[in-house]
Amino acid sequence: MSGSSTRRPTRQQAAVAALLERSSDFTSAQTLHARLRESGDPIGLATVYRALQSMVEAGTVDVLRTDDGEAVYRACSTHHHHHLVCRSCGRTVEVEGPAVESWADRVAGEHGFSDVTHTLEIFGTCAACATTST
Amino acid sequence: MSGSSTRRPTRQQAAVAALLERSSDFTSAQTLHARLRESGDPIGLATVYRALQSMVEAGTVDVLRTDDGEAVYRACSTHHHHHLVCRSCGRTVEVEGPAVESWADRVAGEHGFSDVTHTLEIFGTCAACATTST
DNA sequence: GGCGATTTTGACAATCGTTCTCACTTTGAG
DNA sequence: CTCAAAGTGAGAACGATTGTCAAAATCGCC
Repeated sequence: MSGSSTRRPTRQQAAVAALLERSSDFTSAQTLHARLRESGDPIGLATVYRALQSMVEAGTVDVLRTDDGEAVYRACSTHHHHHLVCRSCGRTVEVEGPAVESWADRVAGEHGFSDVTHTLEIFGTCAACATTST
Repeated sequence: MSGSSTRRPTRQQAAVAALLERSSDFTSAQTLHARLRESGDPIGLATVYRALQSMVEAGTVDVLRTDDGEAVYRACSTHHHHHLVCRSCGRTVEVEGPAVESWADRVAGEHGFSDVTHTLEIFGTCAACATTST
């Protein structure tokens, strides 16, 4: 029953997946929905949410919450990694840190925790935005 | 300099702060509000939110988002640190990782990012819960 | 201690993202 | 092609959070 996340392939789901592939940064469901409509691709908001949910469950899409609680999505390679996000323009860079992984596991282990996972996001102002502002 | 967030000390704000001090785990605004009322401490929900906001700005309280987008708060020491949270019982341990801090700064710098901050939460099952289950 | 100006509070409405409902459409198998 | 199951879409429902505005509390000052 666990593999029940298999959904019937449909045009709408493909559209969401495709747009997500093309988007380089984390994007909200609302924004994705708006863009799809602009592209002349009729689709319901609820469907966008459903498609995103199943993709997240399937592990093909990453989701994280902005500071104001909005969920943002991004197509990601399936291997474990983290994100470096520009808080001004939203540009995202995938980064890896083996040292961090092992550190987290070790610290958790020292406190008797098992089945350890972690979330790590780095925020900053990218070079372009730093130059622009003032 | 950043003293602009100075609010007039009131009984309500003190109550929120005190309850937060006594709470060992991350707690939602709604829960805090309910507990305060149970304690016979009349207070409005909006006031709880406002008190939490100013405490977060003042840096005396940490806030993070649960997976379903709800904001949860916890009184914390003001120095930078991270959390190790049991996904079963919610027990929280504060941890520090100087190596992670510098790693994050370095990686961000390499990509041209400035004014860097980061969030890191570690989740796992604590020893007590691991024993209990199964 | 009392006064006035200013801030905070509190009840409720408004907002916003997300989920639910349910009738209609599409898909996939035979 | 035909049927049953699953997906879709419009809008209602929901829950957390924020805004509004009159009433109440606080601070500085006399």
